[in-house]
Amino acid sequence: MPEMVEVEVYRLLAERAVGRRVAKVEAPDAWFLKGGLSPDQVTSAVEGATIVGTARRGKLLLVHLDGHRPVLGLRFGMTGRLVLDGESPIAQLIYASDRDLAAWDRFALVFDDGARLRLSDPRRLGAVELDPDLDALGPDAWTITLRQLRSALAGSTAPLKARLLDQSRVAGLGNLLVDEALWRVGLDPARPAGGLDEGELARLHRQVRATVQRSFDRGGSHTGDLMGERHRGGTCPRDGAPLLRRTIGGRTTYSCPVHQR
DNA sequence: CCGGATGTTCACCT
DNA sequence: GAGGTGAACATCCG
Repeated sequence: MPEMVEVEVYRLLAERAVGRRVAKVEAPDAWFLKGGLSPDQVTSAVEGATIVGTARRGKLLLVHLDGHRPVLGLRFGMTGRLVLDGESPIAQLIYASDRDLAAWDRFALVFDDGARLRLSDPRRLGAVELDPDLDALGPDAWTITLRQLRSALAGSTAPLKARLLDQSRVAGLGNLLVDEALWRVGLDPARPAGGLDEGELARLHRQVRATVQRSFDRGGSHTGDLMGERHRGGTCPRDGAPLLRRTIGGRTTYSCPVHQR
């Protein structure tokens, strides 16, 4: 599920744990720990800590701990999600409809009050790390400036979409958000990233930020206008033209051959 | 039954 | 060095 807008929802959930003390760390899946981190290491680093804040950079959720503790970094891959349970019956109702096996819990923090913040991920594509390297991520797409976007695209011969998906250039955009934003701007995802003129760049900048904000407001990265036509035979919601389906940047890409140039 | 899916990393090519 | 491709992870859905 997660692109940056979903991770922001998870961050708001994690924010509810601020002020709580971690009584126990559960790290049953060593494979899920990245950077050579072992279950013992993450447990000793985090147990006893009090959560003092949260942050997000692109799709990376950061949990700040008190004292001289490392920063806890959580990644959700394609199917990971964050759940806070043991605190209110509402929390359980929200997830009651989806399958939620205990075997999919890859990492969890159990607090003094019994509440449990857990990362459930069926496909194991997410990850837990300590002191993640923020320098490996570009500026966050939600708040990126025009200057930063210009710099992220400058001089590149890679397809525009591939460049926007590159987390080291722009952090947070995933396959759905990029297709939606480019569809809204009217730019061909295959255009060389460094070949936009200033007018196109300015429109792209506005629409990237607007697309992220609107997706968050509407409840997720799957709420875009293009979403319902992302299938073979789909047509452009704007002009009715048959959509083009290609692979760009390694990902299935839908675009309108008429108004995206 | 088969293909593809909201992500990332890595090995291997061109 | 820059890009591209395919594989891997494990499950669900059409």
